[in-house]
Amino acid sequence: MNLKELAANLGLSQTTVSRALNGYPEVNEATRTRVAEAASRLGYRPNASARRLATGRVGAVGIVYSASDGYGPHTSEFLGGLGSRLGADEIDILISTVDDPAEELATYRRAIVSKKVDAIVLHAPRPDDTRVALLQDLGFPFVLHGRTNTTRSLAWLDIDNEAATARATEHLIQTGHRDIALLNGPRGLTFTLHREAGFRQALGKHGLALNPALMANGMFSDETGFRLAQAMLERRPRPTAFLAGSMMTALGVFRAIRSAGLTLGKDVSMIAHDDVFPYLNADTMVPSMSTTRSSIRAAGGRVAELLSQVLAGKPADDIHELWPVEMVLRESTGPGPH
Amino acid sequence: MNLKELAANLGLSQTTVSRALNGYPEVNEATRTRVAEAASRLGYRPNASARRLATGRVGAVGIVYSASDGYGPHTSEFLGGLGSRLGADEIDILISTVDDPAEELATYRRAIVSKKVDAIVLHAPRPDDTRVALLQDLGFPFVLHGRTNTTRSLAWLDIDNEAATARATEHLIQTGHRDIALLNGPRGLTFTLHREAGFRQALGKHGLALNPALMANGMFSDETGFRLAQAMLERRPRPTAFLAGSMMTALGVFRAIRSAGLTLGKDVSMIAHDDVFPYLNADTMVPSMSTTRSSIRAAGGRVAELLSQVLAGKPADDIHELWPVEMVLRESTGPGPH
DNA sequence: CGCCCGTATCAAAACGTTTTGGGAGCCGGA
DNA sequence: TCCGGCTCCCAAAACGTTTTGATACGGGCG
Repeated sequence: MNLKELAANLGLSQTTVSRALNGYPEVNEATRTRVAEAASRLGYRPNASARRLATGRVGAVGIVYSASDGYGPHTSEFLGGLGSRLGADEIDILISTVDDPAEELATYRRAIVSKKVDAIVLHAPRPDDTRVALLQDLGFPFVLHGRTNTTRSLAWLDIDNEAATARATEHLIQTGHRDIALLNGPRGLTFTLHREAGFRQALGKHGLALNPALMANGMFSDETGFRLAQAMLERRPRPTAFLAGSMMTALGVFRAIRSAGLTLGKDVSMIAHDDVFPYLNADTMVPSMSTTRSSIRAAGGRVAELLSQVLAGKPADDIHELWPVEMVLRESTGPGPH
Repeated sequence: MNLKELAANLGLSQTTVSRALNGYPEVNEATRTRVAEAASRLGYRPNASARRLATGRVGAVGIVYSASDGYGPHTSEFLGGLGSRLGADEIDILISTVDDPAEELATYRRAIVSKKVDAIVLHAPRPDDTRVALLQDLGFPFVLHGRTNTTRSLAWLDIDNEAATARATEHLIQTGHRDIALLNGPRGLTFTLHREAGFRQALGKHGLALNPALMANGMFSDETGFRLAQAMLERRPRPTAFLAGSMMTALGVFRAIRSAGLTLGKDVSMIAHDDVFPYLNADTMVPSMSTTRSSIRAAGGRVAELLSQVLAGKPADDIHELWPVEMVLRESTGPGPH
């Protein structure tokens, strides 16, 4: 059932039928209802490809993941927030997966120049991100989840990793901790650097030296958390507090603490960053976990709204959102030795 | 840069250029390389919408998630496997999110009749799934991840939940456990029923009665696992072994066991189902976790291949894959009291 | 009565591909 | 010489929309 058939069926022209369905004013209200009725009765739905070809708009946003390290537990949460918000406007998400990192830029370029999407969501940026540069060069609309170091105009949403980490670190210092370990994310990513900066800042503010042995990088998994924390706990003096980069990391750290015969919240404290996974609740853990918390699902939803703004022509310079991160103190943090 | 411009630039017709680029035989090899060179030099890429309109093929598969309960930790893993395999053939994944469950069928119908995708991936089915019925009625190609009770032909891939659960249960029985608890998935889903069937089967085989108080349903989260296990551990006689539906559930059960002053692997045993998350490793836990294991990422990859087969016209009746599930015994299982 | 204007409709162009149906030009065989 | 077949290329149709430019029809107004 296509437009021509539907029009013939109604004894109207394609033009009129198309306008009636798309809410143009210059069509008689009686005709409009008659068309609408026939369309739903005959199950007519415009062919998406034809409409896209004619309008130039696609009704989809793109997001690229790398097969190796792209997909994680936060992925589904972010997509859930993004998709839920976009779905309300009948906009789809187009996911491309790239195996070879060298193919990444080409994948973006392809999606753009073959007009598969109206806009792109960029994530996990580096300070000097080549993807950002590419999209800016092409003048293609996009929203960045995270930040770069660029001064050129771009739309972004990020959480304040630096302040969050600084605040958590400072809390630990103020409650008597001196040997604080930071289990950070993968090296080179902006948010990793921001967290390190916040860590340094808080230490510096209180005149504490940074111990490089107590700073480590890795992906956010329980195993990494376990391995890194275990190694650190074997050092003397051993760390009395951990900042865990994610809840997964925190699980591993917790295990390492127990394995060392120590008690979390008493011998050793921990503050973890919590992306608010529905299946892993910091509040109901035993002991309950102190966290810096920011819902990544909410971020996804908001990014969807920012995409709409970008597509509506709002200048990218006006679209900067830095979300504060709340700190929730629970049982995993206790006084330190000082 | 479109085809017409490119053709004009080369002094050739659109036909020839199109054929040259798409590898048709009736074009001179010299011409073909000349065209290819010009195309890449000028950065020509065919407009996806136009090509789709002309060919009727889209180059994308669809998958629908419900905003409320659709996205979980397994989602990203499955998408990773699916996308990685599809990406190799330059096929994209189109994700739609539906907020209102009543809108779900309409969303599928819309994606199909407006020709947004070539095929669909269906997941988390119920025995009598209305989505399956819809797709079969419409004659639309799809692959089901999971199973229904239907005898009509459809392509599916599933893991053998029944056998896996039966085997795990039986192992526990054989090692002296009698009061075994099953923490199952959400009520009504096929895999939940399969696991329950496997559980019943193993108990029956050994002449054990099923204790309804030791069977519970819920989503796979640590909190659910904790809550359910805690309640069960307060009963007398208390369960001496748990079958946890997922690694998240297992984390909660583990916590409940510790909270009750008991030791996992000694006082209480546990076998968890492991979807093989890269960020949560059963082998490196303390104690290491006995599991029934099946990579959901691998399943995603295989589903992609099955989609290709369906689209290539292979009869759905020939596309049934039931994956065996391996059981890996580790430290979380020990002898029971009998 | 003639003119203009708003309403409601239409035929045809445009979007950028692929595919259909030919059609030159050339070579070899009859 | 003629013809069939092969190689290489082309003009135009087709895909199903939206959008452009026009047009018929009344009615109000001078």
